[in-house]
Amino acid sequence: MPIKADLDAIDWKILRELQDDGRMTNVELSRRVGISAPPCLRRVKRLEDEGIIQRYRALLNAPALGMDVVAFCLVGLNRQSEVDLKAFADRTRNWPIVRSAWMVSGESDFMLHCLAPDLGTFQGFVIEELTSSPNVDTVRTALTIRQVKDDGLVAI
Amino acid sequence: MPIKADLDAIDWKILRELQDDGRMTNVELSRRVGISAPPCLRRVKRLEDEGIIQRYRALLNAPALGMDVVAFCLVGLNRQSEVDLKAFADRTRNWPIVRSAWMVSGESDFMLHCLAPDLGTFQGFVIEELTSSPNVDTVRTALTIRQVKDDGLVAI
DNA sequence: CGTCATTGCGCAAGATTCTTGCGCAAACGC
DNA sequence: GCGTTTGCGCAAGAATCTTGCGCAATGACG
Repeated sequence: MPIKADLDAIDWKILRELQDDGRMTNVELSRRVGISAPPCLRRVKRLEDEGIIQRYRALLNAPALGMDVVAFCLVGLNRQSEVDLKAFADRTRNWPIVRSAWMVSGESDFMLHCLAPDLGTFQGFVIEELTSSPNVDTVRTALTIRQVKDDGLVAI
Repeated sequence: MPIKADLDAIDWKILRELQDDGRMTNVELSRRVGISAPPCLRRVKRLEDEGIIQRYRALLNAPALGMDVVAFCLVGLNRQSEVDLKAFADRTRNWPIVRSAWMVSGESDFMLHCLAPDLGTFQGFVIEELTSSPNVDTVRTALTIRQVKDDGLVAI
């Protein structure tokens, strides 16, 4: 996994293009990166096989689907033993409102990216699920007003 | 944009599948959702045209590409007028280390999702760029240890 | 209850794309 | 200088995409 891949300029172009449009046909991709289709497809497959490209995902319009509240929760635990951390990490996976979660170091122990249909649902989640969860000490929330930047993960 | 779409069960299946694998062929998708390929493709195009599906993106393995530091920054400003907020939002777009950013309400004004090759680069960014940026009051950072959940945006 | 418009499916066929094997040229090591 | 390796492009068969069309189910309306 932590194999620092050696990629040439064409590989980077491919990664850039597929971050911008992951459903582009291989023919179009090959045109954009300046090689013919077969070697382009082989490069993409290599990038997938080596785990450089982890997956492809459709990004949805949450408000149009009735999800109006995007928020972040910073959660601090009372105890941070490996068992405690793992227990909370497992719990996040069973909360559908939590869409992504990271274990972090700093003032808090976990960062949760949350999505809820409305404010009441989100507040209910924070109060009845999150705050009242065992070993949870502090919960700080930040409701998003709007997203101001959304680039792919990796640039260059 | 805020048109609450009316989607049937097949549409939701399509959205689930394309969040899980955005590069799936239409034939495979149609098999999974239980209809033939042409109406399936028409549904996908409709979802794209209506903006329900915003885009497709390849998700990359950041560590394998030499990006070992993922962090969040909570930024508080001194003044929060619309002009000030917009000025900072514009600035985030010119920082390659900042991959995503949200304007938030709560104790801070912006949440930044950051990616850097190493800790030194990230610290340099925080000290020399972020903290020393005009109108920036407070910066709290949370270095991620590992991601413990990563689902698509919308469930159901 | 009958009729008509609407909606959305599946079939079919041509266009496009995918996928594989193969030959060839450039780069490299010995 | 020679052999190996690497990676490109060509070509052809397989798979997929894309479009038009016919048909059945649904619902509105007289």
